[in-house]
Amino acid sequence: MMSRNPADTRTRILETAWKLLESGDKAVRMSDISKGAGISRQALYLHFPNRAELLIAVTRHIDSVNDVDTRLAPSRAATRGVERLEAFIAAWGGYIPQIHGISVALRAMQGDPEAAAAWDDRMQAVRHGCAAAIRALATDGDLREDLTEEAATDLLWVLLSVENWERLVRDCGWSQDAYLREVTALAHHALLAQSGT
Amino acid sequence: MMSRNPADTRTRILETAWKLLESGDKAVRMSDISKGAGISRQALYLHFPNRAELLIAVTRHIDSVNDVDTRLAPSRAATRGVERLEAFIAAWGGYIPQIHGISVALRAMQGDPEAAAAWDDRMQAVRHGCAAAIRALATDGDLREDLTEEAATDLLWVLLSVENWERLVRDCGWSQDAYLREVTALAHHALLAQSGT
DNA sequence: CGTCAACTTGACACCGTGTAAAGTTGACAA
DNA sequence: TTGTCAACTTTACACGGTGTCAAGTTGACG
Repeated sequence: MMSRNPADTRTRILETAWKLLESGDKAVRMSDISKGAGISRQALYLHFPNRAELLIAVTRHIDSVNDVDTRLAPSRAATRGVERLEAFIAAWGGYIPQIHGISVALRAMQGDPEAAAAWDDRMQAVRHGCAAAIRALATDGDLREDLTEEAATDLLWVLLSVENWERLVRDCGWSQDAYLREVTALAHHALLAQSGT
Repeated sequence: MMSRNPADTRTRILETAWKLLESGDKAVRMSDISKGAGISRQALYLHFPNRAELLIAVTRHIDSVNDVDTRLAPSRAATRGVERLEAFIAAWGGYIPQIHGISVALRAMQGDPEAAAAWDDRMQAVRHGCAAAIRALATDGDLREDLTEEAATDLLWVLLSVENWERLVRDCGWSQDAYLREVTALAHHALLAQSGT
């Protein structure tokens, strides 16, 4: 009745879905989202063809809200490789809490190839960030000699996975600060030729 | 007709379920397992109350087949902390491939509290192994000074997660050997006061 | 006034899990 | 030989969640 603007409704759906996913308590069915958005379940299908595409749209929406490029600017601007590494860890590690809910939901849909591909794309983007940081380290000569750039990229990528964040923050009870601190230190010790504090 | 022995059928179910899960291709429904075991879907429920308990029984079966205690003996026997760490990584890291299929299935059932608890128990057992290795390192004075035993245990535990193995071996295409080598090296650099080759 | 788009209600098909009930078959024992 | 019991079968169905279909309702705008 009030807001008959389709774009309005769409973003309302995305916001409520986001909120529900982030609250993380439960399974988040289509009916939960529709209820939260104040529309009928069927109306969801007027905006999104299926659950997978809705979830994917949520991730895109989250990205557009916390402008990702801005977050990554410090990393791209870094001159020394080590700075770049640290800035990248700070940027991505600080972004994880935002997308952790949707991450769980998307991974829980391994059944759906669309969802799998969407999440995969995302992770590949992170991998590119890792590769850039590692390459910067290597050109500075700061990369551990017994690591290929490829292997170092893989290790950093794995280290920075959402799953690891979940384990440390949720299961081990670490604060976000502790997570960033320790993961940065770990990356230093694991990847750099001689560690700096 | 042939084997009307209930214990027989039970292990046949567990073996086929294991095989199907390990082959990893698809979703592994109850009907898949029953088909594979050569019985009707309903007969499964004569042996296991539900899917969750069946999967849990599969993990127990896998454990009993590749005797876990034997695998861990070298770790427990180690005198120096570093040896213990390496032996533990080798033991658990070598065991992951066996349980990786069931791990995926069990984690995909976060809905079911039974399944969640079962997987959690398992992971806590691994954590205890990590804690023991870290404690041995600490008493040798080989643990990095800026790490509490708690934090070091958490880091090692996360490093050795099944998810990280999956990423490195499946997504990054590492061999099992490369995995063990690099993860061991990473643990050295990340946890030890001064790294040894 | 009429039309169009957003949305509603209600019904239904599909899938996978789990339950229920009645029938078959073979081993073993009195 | 007969009877019983346990393992297993077949058929059927309830439930929950997704997705589809069809027939309204309602409000904005020409």
